[in-house]
Amino acid sequence: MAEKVTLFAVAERAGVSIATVSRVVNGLTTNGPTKERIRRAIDELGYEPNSAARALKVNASEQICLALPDLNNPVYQAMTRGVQRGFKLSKYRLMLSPSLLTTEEVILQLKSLGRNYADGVILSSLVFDEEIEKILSTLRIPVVLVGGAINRPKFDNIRVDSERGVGMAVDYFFSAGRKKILFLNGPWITNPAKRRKEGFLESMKSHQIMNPENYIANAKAFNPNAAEEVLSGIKKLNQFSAILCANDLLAAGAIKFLSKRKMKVPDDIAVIGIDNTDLAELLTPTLTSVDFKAEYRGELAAKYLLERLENPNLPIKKTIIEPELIIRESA
Amino acid sequence: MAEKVTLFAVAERAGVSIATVSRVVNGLTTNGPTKERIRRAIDELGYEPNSAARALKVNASEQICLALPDLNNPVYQAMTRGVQRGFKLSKYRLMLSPSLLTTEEVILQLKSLGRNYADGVILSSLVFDEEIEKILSTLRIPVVLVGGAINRPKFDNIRVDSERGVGMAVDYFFSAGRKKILFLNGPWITNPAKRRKEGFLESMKSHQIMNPENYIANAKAFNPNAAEEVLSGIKKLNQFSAILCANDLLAAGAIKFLSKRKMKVPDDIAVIGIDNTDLAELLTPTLTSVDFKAEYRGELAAKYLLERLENPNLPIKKTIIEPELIIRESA
DNA sequence: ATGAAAGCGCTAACAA
DNA sequence: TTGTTAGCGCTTTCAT
Repeated sequence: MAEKVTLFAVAERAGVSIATVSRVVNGLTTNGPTKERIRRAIDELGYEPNSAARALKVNASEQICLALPDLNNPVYQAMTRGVQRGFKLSKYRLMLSPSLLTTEEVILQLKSLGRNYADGVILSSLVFDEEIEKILSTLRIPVVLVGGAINRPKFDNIRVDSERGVGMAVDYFFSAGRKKILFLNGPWITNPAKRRKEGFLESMKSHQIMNPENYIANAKAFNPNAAEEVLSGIKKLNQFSAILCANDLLAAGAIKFLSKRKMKVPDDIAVIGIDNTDLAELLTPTLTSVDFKAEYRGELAAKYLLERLENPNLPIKKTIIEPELIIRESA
Repeated sequence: MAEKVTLFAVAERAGVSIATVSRVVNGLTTNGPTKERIRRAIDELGYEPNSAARALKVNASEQICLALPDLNNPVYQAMTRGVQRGFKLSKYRLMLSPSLLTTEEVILQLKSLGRNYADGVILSSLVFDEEIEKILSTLRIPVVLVGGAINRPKFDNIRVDSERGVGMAVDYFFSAGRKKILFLNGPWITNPAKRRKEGFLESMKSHQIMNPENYIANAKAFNPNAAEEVLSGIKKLNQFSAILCANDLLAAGAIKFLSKRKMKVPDDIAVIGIDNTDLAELLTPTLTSVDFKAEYRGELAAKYLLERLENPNLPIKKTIIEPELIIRESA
């Protein structure tokens, strides 16, 4: 292993003081010859500034924490890609939190941010409560919320019009004459599930459907197996002409289940997913899905965070992403 | 925003010196009453140690860098999950590199590690050359290679028996009487593509097939669209009874393409993928795929790195993952 | 068991 | 433009 090379080594080699080297490194000086000598010394020694020392001195880590529920769901993969892209040209490194599925995990993660290892955090959580909100407001770094449940957030945030997205899907089903719609929702404790349920109830009522709450099934998780499990527990599945799934993974499970039962999608029963992930194009039939633009949201979150880091006094930004129904074969 | 709370604040409140507080924080002292007082002060003030200061002092960041090609490929998502799990109970935080598709990107990333923001790195790269190898050996932190191309690596590494995996798929095709096999490979410059090509040629020859190199097509990328593009350029596709794809994404593209062409999988033409990603279960037909245990590799990489950080003098570990053919409907 | 103090590598204020 | 120096918050040696 090579010798550790610090500002001192470079300064010595170039015959200047460490301050001068520091200035060159940070682009604060314009002197020709000295600058050149220092540059050469840096190259020859392979000097790289010590992040920790800089972080300690300027109280900034040049790192961003991305806090997500889990990486199993392709929607968060897409979001992560967007975030990566958003920070690509910046000086910031990206930290990935562990899986944050429960309130406890979220809280633990947020508290750990007190260690100052990140200059900002992008939080997308399935769960939200007062305790999380309280911790968020004691954080000493900017937060960008992606899909938060907080009422009047004091943070930049990017939400999705869940109700509208669900409504679009329901409307589309109705426009195709499919009125017996099953809503295959995710775990009821999660925030997206609550929002999507609201959207479903509202939309069904607007179509004069009585007691739409009877047409909701909750999967235990946002994944294909959970979808299959729930569906297998529904006695009269063929009373339905359509299934709206709370995400693409559930939709994938639904399609698989229906195909096993020899029910044709979309002929016997139409299926719509939510999130429009990469998966949608690959399923058979290809999946009609409500696009909430996860990758774009990730990129936008990164942008908002960068802007706030640049200028902490900017007014709070709130963006609501308009959903788009991407029509493919399944409905 | 709350006041910044340092060791000093805690020490003052508890009426002790910062050294004592530091010892309590790091679990180095056993005194009853003092310890209690300090603990209370820490709780009351919500003290969290400053990562940068600690990192600077002990020359260790408690961070790990995960350097991957891209997050579009579900195999890296799985690997990332494994890595997350592997570090879950450790003190280390996880950093995610940006997309590292080209040699230049890999080199830039590795060089930046000179800034000491990570105590170790897990590198999975599609490309490898002498320059990368050289930089790796100048790094002052341990490296774990996942799927490296280096001949006699001086690093812990976890590889995959690509040749064997491809061979298993070819053997399986032959055992089902399918001898006209097309190998749909990825970009030829990438390391996995080279290895998989070798495996294909070797295996085909062992089955007395002449000039197997004529049955290889290279997609421009490891994704579904690239697969469709290549396949659409092949005139006499129906001379083949099987397609072996270099990964599941290519296989997904192939299945889609074949379905458009009204060729039945597996009746007209069988398809096998590689990586056995989450996708495999969701495609129609479900995809037979060679499992290289990406998630496990990620977890193992984390384990190796933790062990080496614990004890740098351990002998180098090299593991070759045995592939497993997961048979589903597509072949 | 506890405290005083040095110093990790860097930036920035001040002086020259 | 350049150098000197204090100090960011912490760990650890040495003394008590």
